[in-house]
Order: sequence, then structure tokens, then C-alpha cells
Amino acid sequence: MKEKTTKREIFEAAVELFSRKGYKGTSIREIAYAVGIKESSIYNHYKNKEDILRSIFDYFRDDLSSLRPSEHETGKLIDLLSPPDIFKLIFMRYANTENVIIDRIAKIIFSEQYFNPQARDFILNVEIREPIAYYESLLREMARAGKISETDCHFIAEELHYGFLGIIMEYSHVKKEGEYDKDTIQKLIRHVDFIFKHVQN
Amino acid sequence: MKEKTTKREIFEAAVELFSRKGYKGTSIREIAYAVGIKESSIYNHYKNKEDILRSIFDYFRDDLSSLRPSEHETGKLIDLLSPPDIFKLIFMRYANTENVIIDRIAKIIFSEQYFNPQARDFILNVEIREPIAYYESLLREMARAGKISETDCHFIAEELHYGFLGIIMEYSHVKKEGEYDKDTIQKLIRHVDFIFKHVQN
DNA sequence: GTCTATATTATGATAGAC
DNA sequence: GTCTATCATAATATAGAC
Repeated sequence: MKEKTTKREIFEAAVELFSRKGYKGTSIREIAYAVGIKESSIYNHYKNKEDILRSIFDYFRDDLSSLRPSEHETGKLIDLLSPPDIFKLIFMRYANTENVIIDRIAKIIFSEQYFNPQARDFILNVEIREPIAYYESLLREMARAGKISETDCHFIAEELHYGFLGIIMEYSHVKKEGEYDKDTIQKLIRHVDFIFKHVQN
Repeated sequence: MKEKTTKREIFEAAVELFSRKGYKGTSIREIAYAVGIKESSIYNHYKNKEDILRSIFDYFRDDLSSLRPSEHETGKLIDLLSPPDIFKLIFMRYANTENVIIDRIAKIIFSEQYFNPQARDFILNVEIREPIAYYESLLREMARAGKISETDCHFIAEELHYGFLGIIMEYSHVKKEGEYDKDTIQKLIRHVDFIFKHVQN
């Protein structure tokens, strides 16, 4: 769904409007107007308003899995880079997707987290628990490869991620869309270095 | 505004509904119905829907200032408790207000942060920057009192708070209203202890 | 201060011509 | 697949009786 079909245009307009005015704060009318069609035409592409939101969530889920390094890549990374540098790389990938759509969807999910069960699930699992589990496995591999000392990998993973989440929270307000915020990158780097003072080999 | 006047009842019903269904997702009708009056009666107490939201934000701001320890109390705390214990105390106060209203308002602010300028300001300043500045000043006092070694107080304050924010993000979904989540408290304590391994005297 | 009644506008959604 | 027309409902808000 990358070509500029009408369906895709509706999708993108909805993402933009939902992220800026909220799901409830955006009407089908507005979306249609942004695309340059009549509201009734929307229903040729999506069953209803909720169906648009659902498709936005689906897109986000698909994209996320493509962001996480593969097992093969992970192995190579551990060979080539220092443990802190690996985490800096991972954090930067998330923080700087340069994908405006994903940035916007992240905002939609955030603002819907208390009302929409799927959004809540994203926050709790996809944004919080899965990354921590992934970092934990990564740290275990690093320890196995002798790159870091044996430590409580789960706890270190939590410290890495919770701090990251806090920084990102500020980031989402500070940074301009699609841009790169030097100050935040600095914070992410410092954060990773700080945590790894505890885990040095 | 603590007595159960109609205005107060409207206020509380609005807080409950806004936190559960969102500001845009809640109608004046619903609020009135929850209170047991007609919608038109709402307008005898609040100018309009936005006025209710504004009064909710005001309430939150007033309450927050009462949470932060006074300068006098701060001095006493530094004398009596260890630096990590002081931060544990502060975090627990925020995390466990036992004030259902404040918990709910925090959710409203969170969900409105991208649409409402006042909510955005709360998140960015009241929830992120002011606490960090406060922790920094606290750490400086602790260093002056010889309780911790000289360190980059601003950075340590950031590490303390960003981690706290991440934990709270999960907490807001995990914990049941007004209750106490043992697991999260554990995380907060571990987090503070972790940071202070770097700052030990 | 609450009610009934009403005005006005916005909204999600459908029917049917082209 | 888009349009016009239309519907039904829901929303915010006001006027005025009691």
C-alpha cells in the first residue's frame, strides 16, 4: 500500500489529522476534504471511521517488526560494536525513524491509550515489555560473548528502556516533525553510557 | 471546592468520564446524566465544556504544588534520611497519591497532550522539567551537606526522572484505580538504588 | 438553580444516479 | 469509484417558565 491510490491518500490524511486533532476530534468530512473527495467516497475504501483507525494500527505493527534487527544482524552487531554503541544504535533507530507517518501514528496511539484497547496493548506490550525482553536477550548474548560482565540482565534492560521512554516522552513535544533533535540524541547517548558504567567488563 | 455542591459533582463526573472516554469522547449530556441533572443545568455552573476542562487543569496545578516538600521539610529530610531514601519517598508520593481524582486528571492530561496547549505545557514543564530542576537542586544540597559526592547533579536528576517517567507510564495501565501496585513500587526503589550507586559518598 | 423546549450545527453513514 | 442528496442522530448551547 505505498502507491498514491485514493485509499492510501485517505490513510495518510487520516494519520495526519488524527495525530494533530485526535481520533474523536477528527471527522470523516475533514479527512475527505483533505483528500479532495466527498465524505461518502470514503466508504468505498473503508467500512467506517473505526476501520481507518484499525488500518493505521495494523500499519504501525507491520512497520515495527521491520525496525528490530534480525538475529543474524544482532550477531554481527555484537561482534563489531561495543555494547553501549549497539544500544545507541537501536535507540537512534527508534527515535529517528525519519518516517513522518510512524511518528504520527505513535502520537495517535499515545493519545488513544486509555480509550482504545488496541492502543493500550501497543503501549504496554509493543512499546514497553517487548523492547525490554529484547534488550534482555541482547544483554545475555553480550555476556555470553564476554563483552560485558554477568549482571542482572532483566534489570539493566529495564533501566535502559524506562529511561529511554522518559526521554522520548519529552522528545515527542520538542522535536519538529521528521527532524532530528541534537539535544535529545545527546541525552540518549549519555543515558546509555551511564547505564553501561555498571555493566563494564 | 470540596463540599458536594452541584458544581463539585459536575466536576467529579467530568473527571471520571474524561479520563475514561476522553474529552472529545464525552458529551455534556453524559456528564449531566451522571450527576442526575439536565444538560442545560450544567451551564449554570460552567460557561461551556471547555470551561470544565480548564477548571480540571487548574485543580491539578493547585494540587501539585501541595505535593512537593517545602524548603523547610527538604532541609529536615536531608538531615534525617539517606539521599536514595529521600528520592524513594518523593517518587512514592507521586506514584501513590491515593487521590483518585488526581490519578484521573493525570490521564486526561496525558491523552490531551498533543491537542491541548495547556496539557502539553503540563507534560513538558510540570511533569518533566520542573521535577528535574527540583531534583537537581536537591542533589546540590545533598552534596553541600556532604551526603553524596560531587557529581553532575543535572544529569543525575535527569536519569532519576526519565526512568521514573518510564516506570509511571507502565504503572498507569497496570495499577487499579486508587490501589497500590507492589511490583511498581519495587521497580521505583530499585531504580533509585541503581542511580545512587553512581553517586555514593 | 433546575426544568422544558428549542435552535443550530456537526457527524457518521446510506441510497442511488452517473 | 465518485458524486449529490438525504437521513438520523448527537452535540453544544440558549431562552424562558417555574
